[in-house]
Amino acid sequence: MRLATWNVNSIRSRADRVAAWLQRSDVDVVALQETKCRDDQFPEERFADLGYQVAHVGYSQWNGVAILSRIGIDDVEIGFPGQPCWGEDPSTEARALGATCGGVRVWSLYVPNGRTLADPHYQYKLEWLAALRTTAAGWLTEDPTAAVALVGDWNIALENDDVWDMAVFAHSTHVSPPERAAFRAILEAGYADVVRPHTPGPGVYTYWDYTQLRFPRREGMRIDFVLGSPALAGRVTGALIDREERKGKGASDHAPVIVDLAD
DNA sequence: ATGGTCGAATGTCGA
Repeated sequence: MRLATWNVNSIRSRADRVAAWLQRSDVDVVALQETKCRDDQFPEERFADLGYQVAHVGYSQWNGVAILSRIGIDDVEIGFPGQPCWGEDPSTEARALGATCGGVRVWSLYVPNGRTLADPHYQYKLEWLAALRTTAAGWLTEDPTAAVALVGDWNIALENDDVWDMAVFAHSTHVSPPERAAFRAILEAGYADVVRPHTPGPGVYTYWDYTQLRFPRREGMRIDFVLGSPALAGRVTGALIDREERKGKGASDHAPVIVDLAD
């Protein structure tokens, strides 16, 4: 089974590119983030034509997460239990979608950005990660043998090697100790970064800002992760970051991250 | 060569 995650930065503007990528990548399941559309706007047929079933949640032009699968898509769940919302209305932000595909419980996650260290969105981000940790730890308590994949745009660079220049991020989100601690708490709950062993750094990233020639200058961040439960991590035979997909006109600012699992 | 932001919805904001 080949599983991937990709922040596509608008599925409507990227549908052709995603479809072409699916056709040449031999991916069974892909989790998408930042689809930037409502459910009724999602170009589902484009992917159905290629044999993929689609689950999506999007409430507005912001956020939006999806899972595309050609090996079945069951028990679709919008949001994880205990997921904090921004404001009072839970349907303001679409940031988490779960589905079982080929026996793997896949969660497509778009962790809040945080904006700045002083912004209320930063506290929201930390609360969101803490809630995810509690819930995801519970899944493993219930069933230590569960194959769970927590994948997506985490908006955190865990190690200093995960950004091209730490000095640039001295007072920024994504690298602050509380964010990194919140991420590590999820690792400590039993979920492992299954990609890093196959894509060692330094200089290996998943995201490059559109501005300031960041991509050709190789100035990026590794903020998209596939975390696997013990049962899932034990099945990983390889992983890659598809840097080619960041090239050219019409690319997302994130590259797809792909993991191969033994049956 | 990968290349001086991009996308969705406006009249700007979020990333």
